[in-house]
Amino acid sequence: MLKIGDFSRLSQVSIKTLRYYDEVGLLKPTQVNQVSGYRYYSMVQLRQLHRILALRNLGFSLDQIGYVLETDLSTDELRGMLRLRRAEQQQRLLKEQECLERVEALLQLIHQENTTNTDAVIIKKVESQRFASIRKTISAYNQVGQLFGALFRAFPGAAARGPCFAIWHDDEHKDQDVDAEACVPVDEKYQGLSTLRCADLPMVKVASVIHHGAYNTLTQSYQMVLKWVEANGYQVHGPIREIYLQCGEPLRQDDHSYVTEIQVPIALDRGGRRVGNN
Amino acid sequence: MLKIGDFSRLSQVSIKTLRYYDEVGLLKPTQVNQVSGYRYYSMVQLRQLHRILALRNLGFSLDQIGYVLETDLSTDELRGMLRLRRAEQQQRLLKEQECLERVEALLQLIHQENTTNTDAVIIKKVESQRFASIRKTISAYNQVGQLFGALFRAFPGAAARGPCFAIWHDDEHKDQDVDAEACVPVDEKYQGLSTLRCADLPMVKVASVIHHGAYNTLTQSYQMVLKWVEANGYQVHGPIREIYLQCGEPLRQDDHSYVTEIQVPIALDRGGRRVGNN
DNA sequence: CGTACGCCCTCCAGCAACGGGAGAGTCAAG
DNA sequence: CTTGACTCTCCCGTTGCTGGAGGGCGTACG
Repeated sequence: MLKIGDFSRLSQVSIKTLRYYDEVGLLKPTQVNQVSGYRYYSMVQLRQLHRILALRNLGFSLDQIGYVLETDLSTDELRGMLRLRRAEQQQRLLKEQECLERVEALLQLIHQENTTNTDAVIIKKVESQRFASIRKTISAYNQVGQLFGALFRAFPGAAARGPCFAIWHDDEHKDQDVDAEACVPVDEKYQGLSTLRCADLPMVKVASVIHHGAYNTLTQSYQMVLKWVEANGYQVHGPIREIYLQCGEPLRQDDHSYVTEIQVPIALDRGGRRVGNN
Repeated sequence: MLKIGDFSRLSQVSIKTLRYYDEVGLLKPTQVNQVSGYRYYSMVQLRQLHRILALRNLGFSLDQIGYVLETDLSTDELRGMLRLRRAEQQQRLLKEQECLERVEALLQLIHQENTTNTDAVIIKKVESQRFASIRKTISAYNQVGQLFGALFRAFPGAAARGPCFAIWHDDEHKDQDVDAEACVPVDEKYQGLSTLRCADLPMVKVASVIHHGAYNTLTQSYQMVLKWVEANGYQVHGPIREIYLQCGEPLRQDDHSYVTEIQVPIALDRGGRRVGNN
């Protein structure tokens, strides 16, 4: 019979952990002195503890280990649990890997650009959403205000379900003949008017960045998020959206209090990934 | 000004999380109604929240994020933190990867052997330890008892610092002319006698398994642990140790109450890894 | 004018797997 | 008998939240 300290040294498991395993019923000492409460372990328990440690090394939770130990399961059941465990572990591995890649991408970006403001880009899913819109080719990006004017004359702004936004349909940056769409989200039962387009935005994964400042500085945020997308191994995958979270009436190009979100739909780039050591 | 629910929908961050960030001081609402306690957020806070989420995606803890946000750090400092983060994340990735490999190795082992008892092997570090011993070539493994007889005649067993053990120096299994060493751990200040060898065990990483049962079934455990070592991509790296955690006097080959630990020193195999899908 | 409903609040408990420490009791040797 | 090493229980803390109880606030409806 071994006292807990000896058992701890022999198994290289801390006393705290042994007591915890006792408490949760994973490994009860063969003998407990009822007066003093002292725990006494036998050598046979060392083998049980070894099984516990082995299963822990495979990433099972203590609950699962308890189940495995008390249920004398067949080879097939064990195989099933292991397959499940493998799938789960593959998921976790993937997440950790993605996290590492994001860190490395940012390091490389800083290395290249020597800029600090690249850390506010996040990836998120945007739900599908019905919207009413007017689409037209305009002379420049900042002329989209007139499209919104037309939109709100046709559609009572009060019925909007959220902040209005623009969609840029061109694949590349253009200084003129911009294929623009001015949009306002509406109830999903709304069916549209003759003068208005009505459609559903598809659900997409986007890289999103919040621009706080005047519209005439928006290009900086655009460049930043596009570089981020590239550095993180994504490809632009659909028209970019520009959401006017906060703006004023009348619209001004140099109002510093405006808040705008840029959403760049993305998909994983199938090509090579980043290289380099920085 | 947005109520917490609106801010939550806009940012896709749960209300609970927003309140938590308020509590820990990461993101305080711009305005709080002192009477009702209602929190009111501005659009500008959406940008701050985005930064928080971006840093969280990089794997930083909320404490670290708080530090980054309130300390307006330079590009160099940021780069330093990111490098640190990268190193840490690489470590985590490695651990998850090893865990996955262990699971896959076990699956493959079960696939090949259709046996269930392969889950009690663990890897551990064994501390260096001074020991006294007698080394001799004997006719068979089970003759090591006579070596221990000689050892304890020369050395008072009471001074042992732990369970005695054997070292098998042969590289392969042998049915005769076994190069065996009977050992007993001693105090580290002990210097040895003329008839006894005295040396220090090196600190090594071992694959360890506890055998509970008679000595004449030990071979099964040996085969099991050796297969495990191979399946997990390790190589045997030094003489195998056999530790007699529980044995009796007189020694018997068929006593089922004996407990013995087998320790196989290992190193990573540089060659290819497992393949196959099971 | 009451009330029902949808928000919002604070406070507390819980997760997983222990680690740290207080305060008190136990064991074996000298 | 005393000393010192060992052990016990109990409680709190960790991380980043989630869930729920119990109650206040605001507005729309009958």
